[in-house]
Amino acid sequence: MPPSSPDVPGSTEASRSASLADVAALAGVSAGTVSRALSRPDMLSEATRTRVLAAAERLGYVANGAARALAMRRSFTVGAIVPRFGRSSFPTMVQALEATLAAAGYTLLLSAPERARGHDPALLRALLERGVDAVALLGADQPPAVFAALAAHRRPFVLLWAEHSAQGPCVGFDEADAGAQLVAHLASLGHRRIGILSGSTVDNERAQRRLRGLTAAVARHGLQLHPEAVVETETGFAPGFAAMQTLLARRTPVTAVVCANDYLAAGALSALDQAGIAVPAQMSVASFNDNDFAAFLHPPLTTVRLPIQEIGEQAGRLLLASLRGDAPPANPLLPATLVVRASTGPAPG
Amino acid sequence: MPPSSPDVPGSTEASRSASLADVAALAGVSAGTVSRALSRPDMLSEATRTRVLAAAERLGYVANGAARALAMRRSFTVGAIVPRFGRSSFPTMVQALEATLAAAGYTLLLSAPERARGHDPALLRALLERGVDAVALLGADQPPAVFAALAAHRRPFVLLWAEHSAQGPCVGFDEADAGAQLVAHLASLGHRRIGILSGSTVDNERAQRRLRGLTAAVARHGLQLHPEAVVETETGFAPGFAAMQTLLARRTPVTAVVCANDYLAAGALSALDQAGIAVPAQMSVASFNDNDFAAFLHPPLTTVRLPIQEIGEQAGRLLLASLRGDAPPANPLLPATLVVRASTGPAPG
DNA sequence: TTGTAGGCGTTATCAA
DNA sequence: TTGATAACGCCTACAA
Repeated sequence: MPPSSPDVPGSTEASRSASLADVAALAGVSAGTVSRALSRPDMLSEATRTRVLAAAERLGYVANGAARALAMRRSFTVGAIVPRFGRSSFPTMVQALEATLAAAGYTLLLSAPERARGHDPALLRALLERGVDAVALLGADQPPAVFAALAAHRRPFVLLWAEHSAQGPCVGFDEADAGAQLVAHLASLGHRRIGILSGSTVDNERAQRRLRGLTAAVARHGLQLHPEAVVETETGFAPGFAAMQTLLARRTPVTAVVCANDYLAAGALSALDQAGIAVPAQMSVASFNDNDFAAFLHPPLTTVRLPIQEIGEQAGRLLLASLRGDAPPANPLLPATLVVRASTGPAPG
Repeated sequence: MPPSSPDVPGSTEASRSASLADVAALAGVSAGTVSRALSRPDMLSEATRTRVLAAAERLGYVANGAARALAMRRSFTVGAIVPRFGRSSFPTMVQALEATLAAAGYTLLLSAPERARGHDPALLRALLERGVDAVALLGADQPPAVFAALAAHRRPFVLLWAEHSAQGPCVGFDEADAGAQLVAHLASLGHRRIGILSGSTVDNERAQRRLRGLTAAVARHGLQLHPEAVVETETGFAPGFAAMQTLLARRTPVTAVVCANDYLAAGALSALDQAGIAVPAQMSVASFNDNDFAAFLHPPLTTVRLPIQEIGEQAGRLLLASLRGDAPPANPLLPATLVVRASTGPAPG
């Protein structure tokens, strides 16, 4: 990519990088021809094509995307708004998204606001100003203004990790089914009294859905779910630790606990360990598995594994389809897989 | 941001989004004036300014970044090349970087190649074509072509998580000191025979540095480090698990193990647990702490905490300084903090 | 304080 | 197959 000799012999001034015109001059053709040589090589004669390409190579020519975007009215750039980046499974998703897009010549413009700025309309505006051709949004709980702006600017978009949305296409997990698998497993082992450690549902549509799916399954199986047995908390190890302590302190009798994600599970298991409660002998623990590290927590636990990467890939494909003008396919709903690592019924008594 | 009514009454055609000229027409001024109203409001009279701003608001005007970039020769965009995204502390760093840049009006263009594409020159080229004003590179082990291209295009850049580089400014941790703190701690407890679980050093300059710092400290303290007691492996829970099993299988006598990161530590602790080896009673474990979850692993372990976020922030500030034209400050070297959670000497015998 | 006009580097249309 | 030439939408002297 860099010219073998950064400066062209003859042009002493090492000023700005080479433009189409420079290449054209060196190759002895017009700028238009150079443009074609680069984008539609088959339109040129063999001779000129090689001559132009050589000149471009020699000058270390790199196209000016701004000029191209201005002329073509598209930037080959996709924006993504992804809150709560660190300490979550989002990065895995984003990498998959980026890889899928990159393979098609698109680059990702990332907006990774911390929680407070999560719904700031300025985020999307910044992306729009950069001329993104499409946008990936995490979660379905976006303010209406976002969709309005997207529509006003005719930008295709996709919601990641969202099951349904009246607003547009989305790709998500079948979380209700995932929760049902977890609960069914516990029920089959004979557990009747369940506890739940949920992620904070305020302003978090995914956590809400996860909790709803769980409670619905509990009801279907006729299990007991005491209101006191549901603890809602921030996601993280420490919060999970504290939440489990809270649950224990309430002394609500439960024989199994379902954690809404593996961060909470990790913390909860630590708390149980510290309290001297054996898992799964005295207490069963099951968990959603977003980050795939739950498998290595100390006591074996049962999880439903969500295919995080695939969300990113599917979202990428969907976006590319929209950009190509294809009709968007039906919203994919990715299945979760139950992984059983400990099978124990409730402790007697 | 979206216009209250997406379409302007009168202009039935809901074609492309509004341009400067459209706003100018609606406000009854020239395009130049609109441009000024948006970028240098203090140059206008109170009256026209409000009139123009109202018109812009009414049309839901969003600047065309491509045109702006073309005219200004800068895009207010920074590229980042960040390999191995998932399952690492990079996302935390990137979020901090993004936040710092966003506060100054810059947006991040992300390139998150999987390992194979990690050093593909096309990555940087794609960024350059998008017109990034500067570039953030993860790690110092970049191919020379990268620096050549950066220089040829006069793009400021910064190396993240790199201590020194002849190529340019970088911000990193004092890893040697971090390793020294760990080893000194173990030595002070009376450990003499140490084992090391290292991340793979092939093609990974950070892992290399970490291992070097460790072995140097071991030598300084006169401890024993049998070649067989150093196991090098991929980073991750499962690899850590396997690596510890390997170490145990070799039967090299060690009383303490240092893990090069907390993924490895987590896996190693699981392996020790499964092997029925008590930590720290029978075996002490110490670890670098990149991801801040080691604290919640089952047995308490001693760690050195590396300020990951700060790397991102510092890098952002450095980049902004370069973009401003300021002389870059000296390469910051962030200190690590020892966190002692278990203090036990070697098991007798 | 405001308008005018040239230029930024590509792409695309239309002739040649 | 190639060369002019006109957009693309914005910024910024320079002039008024």
